[in-house]
Amino acid sequence: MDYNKLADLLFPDVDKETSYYEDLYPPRNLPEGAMVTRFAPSPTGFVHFGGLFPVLVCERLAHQSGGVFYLRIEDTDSKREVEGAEKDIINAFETFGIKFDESVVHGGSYGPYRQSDRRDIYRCYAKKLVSEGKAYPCFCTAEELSELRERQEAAKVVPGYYGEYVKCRDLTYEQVKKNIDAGKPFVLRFKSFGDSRNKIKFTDLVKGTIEITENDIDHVLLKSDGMPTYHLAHAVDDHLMHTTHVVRGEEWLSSLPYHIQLFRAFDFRLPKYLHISQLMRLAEVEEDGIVKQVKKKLSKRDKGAGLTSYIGEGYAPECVIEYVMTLLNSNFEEWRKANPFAPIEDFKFSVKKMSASGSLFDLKKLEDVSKNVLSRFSADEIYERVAAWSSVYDKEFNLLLTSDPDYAKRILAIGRGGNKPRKDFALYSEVKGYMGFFYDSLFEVSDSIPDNFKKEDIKNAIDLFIKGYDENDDRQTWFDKIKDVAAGIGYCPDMKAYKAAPDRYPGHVGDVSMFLRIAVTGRMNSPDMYDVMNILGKSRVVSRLEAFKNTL
RNA sequence: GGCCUGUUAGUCAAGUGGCUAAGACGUCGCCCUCUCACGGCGAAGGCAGGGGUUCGACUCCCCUACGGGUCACCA
Repeated sequence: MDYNKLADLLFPDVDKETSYYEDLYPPRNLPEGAMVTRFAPSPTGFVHFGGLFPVLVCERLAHQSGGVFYLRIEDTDSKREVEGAEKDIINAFETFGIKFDESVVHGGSYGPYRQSDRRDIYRCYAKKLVSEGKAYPCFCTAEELSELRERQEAAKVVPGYYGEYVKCRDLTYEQVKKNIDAGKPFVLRFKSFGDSRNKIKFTDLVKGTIEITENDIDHVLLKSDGMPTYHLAHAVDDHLMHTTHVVRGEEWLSSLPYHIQLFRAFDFRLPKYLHISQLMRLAEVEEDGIVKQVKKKLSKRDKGAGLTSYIGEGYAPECVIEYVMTLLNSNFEEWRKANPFAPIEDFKFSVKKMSASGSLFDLKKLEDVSKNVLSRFSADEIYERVAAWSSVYDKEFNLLLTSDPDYAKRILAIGRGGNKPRKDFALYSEVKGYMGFFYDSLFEVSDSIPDNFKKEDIKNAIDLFIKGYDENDDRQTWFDKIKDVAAGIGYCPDMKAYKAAPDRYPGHVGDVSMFLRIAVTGRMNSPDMYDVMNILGKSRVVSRLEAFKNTL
């Protein structure tokens, strides 16, 4: 069989040699050890939270080694395409501060970065395989294939196009030509040279050394529409784009034997692989009337799992990234503890520290991490972020914030900047609830004083406090005066003394503080009252106290 | 079902033959304290089960159970 003749018959449209592309995409000029990674999604849906995993790994690996991180859109299957998904992907990751060096929009010397634009390239390489006798056309119809499958299932053998079951592998040139002339559609199949009885050892950078079975199936390289399957595209693209490290989900592990063969057939250098496990979520499943909690794969279909929806809910990108880092590298938290203010880029990301098993998305942990991240920001930084967030997601609050930035910053500065900063909120959406009472339009008395306190005591306390209140007092003087108020209404001014003999007093200085706090902030809990009062200013403090007194 | 792979507390996890099995989140308690938020101290809670190998197994091997992945002209 003259394979060159067959190749010409099958690919009359291909007019280039693979050497043309090899010259067009020479090895990248990068420093020693630089990694080239890629994120290669199919634009079939919106990016979900789990997508951050591989992306962050790729990004860190590439950028901390002085390499390149690019985005390649895998849209070889037009049937599944979703309008607008491509832009959403880029936007979503930009929101999280993840930048691609090369992509459809960023450009780059190794494009096109959309697989549907690389059709000619794949066909050229496919033709090469044919001309070397490593691939062949298959005219089997869908019906024939499903019949084959049924037969194999009935016989309890591994289903697939392999070994004795192949029909089109040894078609003669004349038979092929006859089919082509008759206009029969065909797929191009890989002529596998493997044997499923052979095991090969393979070292995955995440999974470690694993034993896999050699591929003996003649997989499809080109679909009948002339477009490549994932496998061919993977080999050709990652070769020509000079990817050094392929980071992908572990669902690809099972097709790895095939990929290894393919790379060998092309005489391509095999990249390093990192197969990472899926992020799981806890889901409630009802089974026989019993509700159980089970681990589920985080999927695109999950409501609210979309990356951008986290932003809407108020999660800060910095926090989400920080959380994902703690999951990706087990020593990240330790590093963060030692370097609280260092940029995340300073952390030495290590493939070795990645977990081989899947982890569960833990919202509580995310919140804890978030609180820590947000607590490290300065008042100015927090203000800028909350203002930006609320300008989109809470316009009413945004108006209040931005009408007096200095005022807002003074509020946000409470308890911030020291060794033990306050950690009041994990989400931007919680800020309004935290500081709302500083704004008259949001202020309302939502908590009430327990019934066991006499109204007269409360009124007297308020009167006494107003009488002595001087906004120029320092913290100690201010509190001493509250103690005086307590004493003035017969309450115990000293907490320790009260605890020693609680029966001797109707209340204590803490109770007096509570009266004032509820009157001024509307709540039982608030940040430091001295700071609160200073920021509110004497006239508003007094008027709130008076107003509260009148409701008693 | 075949093949691959995983299983350390509720969750995330250190750990590679010699430990009383780190740490973090969560939970509970105490302390600090004008409340809260911090912070500090402490408690409960774990090597899926069974066999080997070994002087000794969380660590190595086998079996079982339970997860996950995959078996397309989808990626």
